[in-house]
Amino acid sequence: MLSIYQKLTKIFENTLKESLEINQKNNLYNKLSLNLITQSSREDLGDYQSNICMILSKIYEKNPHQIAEEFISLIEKNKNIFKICSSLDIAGPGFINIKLSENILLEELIKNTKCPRNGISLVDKENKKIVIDFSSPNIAKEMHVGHLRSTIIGDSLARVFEIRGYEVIRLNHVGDWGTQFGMLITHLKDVYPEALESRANINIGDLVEFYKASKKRFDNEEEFQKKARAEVVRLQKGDPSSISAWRILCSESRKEFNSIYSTLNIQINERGESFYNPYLESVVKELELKNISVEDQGAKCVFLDGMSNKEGDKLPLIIQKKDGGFNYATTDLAALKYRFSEPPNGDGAGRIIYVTDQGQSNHFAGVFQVAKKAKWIPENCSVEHVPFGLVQGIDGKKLKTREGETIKLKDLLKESVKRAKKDLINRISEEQRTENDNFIANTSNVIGIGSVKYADLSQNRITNYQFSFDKMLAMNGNTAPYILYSLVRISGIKRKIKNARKEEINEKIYFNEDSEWNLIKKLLRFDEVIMSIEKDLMPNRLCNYLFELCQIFNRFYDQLPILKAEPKTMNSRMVLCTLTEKTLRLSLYLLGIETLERM
RNA sequence: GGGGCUGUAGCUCAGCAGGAUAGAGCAACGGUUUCCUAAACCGUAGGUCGUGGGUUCAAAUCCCUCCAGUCCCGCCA
Repeated sequence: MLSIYQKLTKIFENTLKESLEINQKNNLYNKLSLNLITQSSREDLGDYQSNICMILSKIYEKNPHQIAEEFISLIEKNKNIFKICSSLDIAGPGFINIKLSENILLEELIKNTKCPRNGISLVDKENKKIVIDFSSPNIAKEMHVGHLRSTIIGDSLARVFEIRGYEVIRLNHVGDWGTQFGMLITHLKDVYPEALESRANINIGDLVEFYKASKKRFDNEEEFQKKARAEVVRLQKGDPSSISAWRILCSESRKEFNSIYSTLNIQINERGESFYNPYLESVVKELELKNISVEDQGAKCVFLDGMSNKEGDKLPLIIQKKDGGFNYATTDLAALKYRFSEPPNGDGAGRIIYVTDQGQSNHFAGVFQVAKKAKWIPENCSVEHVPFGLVQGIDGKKLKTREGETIKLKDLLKESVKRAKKDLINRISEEQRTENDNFIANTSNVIGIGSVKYADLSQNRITNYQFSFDKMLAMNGNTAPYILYSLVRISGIKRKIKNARKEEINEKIYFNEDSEWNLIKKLLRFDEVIMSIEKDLMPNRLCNYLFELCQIFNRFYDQLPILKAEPKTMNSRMVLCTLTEKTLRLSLYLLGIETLERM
């Protein structure tokens, strides 16, 4: 419905211009023309509204109600308005309530049923490349709920951009480089010396245990620590045996990650920190040459504006440690520069998005500030940090197992599917249905995984959120099962209609009932929601929309017969079912959630 | 000490490019099934939007004060 909104806005803009001219206040146009029309806050009164007359009241020194009357008569000089609106009413102190005409709503409805993107317009920009940096687990460490949030939010944002026609580069900025590899490689060489020569596919088992073991040695054995430090240097110099050990560790981890990505149905390209290694030195050099960095206590730092430490001194961003090593700030700067640079030595991105937890806000603010100083962010390009809050247990504390250990993502997903399966089996026996194993496995998998994703995405990402299987798997409320169930209801109707009368679904549709019109209007809001996500990067708005759409659909379903309605009415209602189905499917696709025919 | 984020119904949260009566879900209470999956729908009850100020015709929303919680602040990421 954005196209209608734009037409409407145009008409109001012209009218405003005219009104300002009459009152000799032309100079205020730019300021006043922002947000001329908004969604109605009272849907019973109109579809859109304009509050401009209350603002003009002060300027014209006139009663807003009177201004509204004059404003409307100016609008009505443009006969196009009658094609769009059925009424323009003045209410309250001076609101203009805009009701759209049924014809234009029906036109839009038919347009959307034919549009594969459901009315979402394609982006019209020169640089369509967007880098999304998300997921980013660490080698030899287990993925946990923190990675889950990044992975799910990043994937959903990527899907939204893709459907808009952007070229999305999904980057997995894996922690595959750095000091921790010293101890890991040293430990590997000690425990599995044969791995390096035979190149046999060594199974080093639980990588987390492996990590813990090497960390323990690093903390306790002096000799080991020395060897580990030397190993880091060897690795960074490209020593073949170190590199080969490093490759083994990475590929073991990769197996783990990929199995989770496959469970979650996530597409992502691995481009770890190591990728930027060749660029680190030049980044540091350039910052030195541009006099942006200085040496302090042996380390090369950039002192940041607007941030200070406990002593009140400016906070540094360290780009080279006193031992000559580089750290994550250096890597992030190199990555940022590379991503904005033109190919072949860069991605040529127009927008870079980092999906990481809120704890890194300061770090990114620092990195962005330095990049700006170094002029690495080209004109008309933008870089954003998309932070998210912690995942907490029901007790409000960081999610942990009973033993106080971090919960493995793998286990968490398994648990969700297991619970979904238990619920399903209960229901099947209660309803005295018979279903085969295949159905049970697939259904519980879609519900289990979908519920975890939906619970996460439906939350405003900024806030911490309480992880609860009971809530996310509930049939009621803003949950995946509720949404999936609405879709199942439509599938049920479609199955029945095949067996029932075969009516032509033509375009001669008509609607008389409120619950039909409410559904139509909600359906047509879809593109507005998508555009708002593109701008503000808040996938929870799509969930919110989905939930409201399902509520409105379920009311419609409850109140009006479809299959038992007379043929013409049935056809019209089926059009609504079909578009609802399409909207639900597309929305769930954009959230990365699979759908079901029955459940 | 500096900075980020959060504080809305008993609980979990929406709403925060200012707008008309602050919304859901859960929990509580009451109702609806000859009908397309009742995993639904309808209704009742529940709120000085942390505090105090300011801007405005209009503030949960913007600005400032304070209070509470949480995260980050030199060579980990």
